[in-house]
Amino acid sequence: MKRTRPVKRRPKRPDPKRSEPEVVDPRSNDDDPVIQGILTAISQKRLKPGAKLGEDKLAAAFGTTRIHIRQALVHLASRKVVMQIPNRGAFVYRPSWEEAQDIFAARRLLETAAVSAAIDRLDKSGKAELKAHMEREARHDRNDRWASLSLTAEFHILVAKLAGNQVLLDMSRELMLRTSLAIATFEQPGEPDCSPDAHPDIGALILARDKAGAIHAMRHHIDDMERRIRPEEGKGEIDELTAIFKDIGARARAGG
Amino acid sequence: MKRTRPVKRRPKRPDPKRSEPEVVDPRSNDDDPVIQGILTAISQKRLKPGAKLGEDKLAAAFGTTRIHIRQALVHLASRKVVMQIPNRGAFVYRPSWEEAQDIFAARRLLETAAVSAAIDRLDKSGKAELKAHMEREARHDRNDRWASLSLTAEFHILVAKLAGNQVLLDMSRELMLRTSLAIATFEQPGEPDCSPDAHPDIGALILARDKAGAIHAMRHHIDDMERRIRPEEGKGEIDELTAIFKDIGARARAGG
DNA sequence: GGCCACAATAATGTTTACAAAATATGCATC
DNA sequence: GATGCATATTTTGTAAACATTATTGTGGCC
Repeated sequence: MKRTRPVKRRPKRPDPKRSEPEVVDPRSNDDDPVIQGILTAISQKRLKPGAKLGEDKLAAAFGTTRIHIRQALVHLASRKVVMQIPNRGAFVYRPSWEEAQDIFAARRLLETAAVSAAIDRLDKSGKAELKAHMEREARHDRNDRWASLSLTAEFHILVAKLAGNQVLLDMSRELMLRTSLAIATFEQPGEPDCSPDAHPDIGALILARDKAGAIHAMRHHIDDMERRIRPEEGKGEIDELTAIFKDIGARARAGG
Repeated sequence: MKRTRPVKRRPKRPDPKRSEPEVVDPRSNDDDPVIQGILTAISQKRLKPGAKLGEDKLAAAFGTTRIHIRQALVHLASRKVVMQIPNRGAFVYRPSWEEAQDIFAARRLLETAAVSAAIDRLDKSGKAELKAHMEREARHDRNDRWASLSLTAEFHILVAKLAGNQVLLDMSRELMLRTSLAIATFEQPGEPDCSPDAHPDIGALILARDKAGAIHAMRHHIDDMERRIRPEEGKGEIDELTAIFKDIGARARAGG
């Protein structure tokens, strides 16, 4: 009876059609704009490993509440994209050197298997998708670093998709994110992430159904990516706060 | 002079007693007893797919608050162990038939690779660990279903550990959990999960460094597991509540 | 007698406020 | 002038109250 004003608050999530019973996406949290935003920012290297992810800042940036942010951070932490330290907050995950190597090894395993399965399952629509992507990648502006990063990631995702295993696709996606973090942590300055000529070669070999060749090319491509990082003392081991402090200190010195 | 005393607040997380063998200690990096408890309950099949995970019930069961429970559920949902439906709550995840097949395919890939790597890296301590586990598995009480399930899962985890890749180990752990859910969803009544004789064979082949044989045996073992499940109309598709109701109804009829 | 609508209840989701911890800042002291 | 301690501020963590939604039970209507 104490019904206050029936003020309708704006819904946090777009209202899905409730008429269909099982329209719920299995990965219910992955359509969350906060999670997607952070993942995109990381994959595009706008968020660097060790960067602080303050709850209030994120809430203001995404126009939502702290509770929502906290849920998103828990989700991302469980996927090892974010590291949560009690009473200190959340930071972009910074893999250790050993973990970086393990990530590349895992990608070698999953993606060579994906190439093989993709060739086995390749049909007309798959060929069309692959060709379309190769077109886009060939014609894209290589000076646009963000578009470049997105496109190169999309190639690997497309191959994993063509393999036809949703579980392995999700795992590959996770590994690609973590690869971004590994590269961002240990990359040599000024080096590109992917050799730009590798993807057309791999794509052509897949289209030609040259399984051994495509697997070899993919493995070589990942080896190339791994070769671009170096352990460089103290890069993955230092405390996150130390890294942040170092960065802030460097900027302060440069500024004055 | 209001000196802030270093008063230690009562810890929200009761210390988990490790009396039982922790089959599922995924690096679900949280030593959170709620997460560990739910994971253990699922791997031991005390929690069935589709079971409702009410926040108040869980909070009471674990002696903690709803906030804590909600965090744990978000974590588990991101691992696809729990399914969260907006405004309706959390349920133990129920994979579809296609997803179940993908899970087994992923395990084939990861675990055959693990066998290969384990043989390559096998050293004295690894051999000792493997032998010790095979001893335990040989002498365990096969009537104790929970211990049985724990031990058989531990064998696969041990092999993945011996492969020496922490990232792939974590993924394998996750896949094993999801295998439990897949089997629980689609299993034929009264069938055991693992053929009890497969593990000694695989272990012996690893100890003998027979790589081709061990890989073949592992693949065959996983094939066997997969063959034990059947699509059975409407088992993975029916609503969770329907499944619960069916189970309760069956027990009520049996009881009187 | 079956079906639909409405109200009661329980559960989830969200807001608000507050407490605790960590970091930053300022002051006193050496 | 540098260092260490104390305070202030910011940030994270927690709790309780409240609103919303789904479920269930009841009653009226066809």
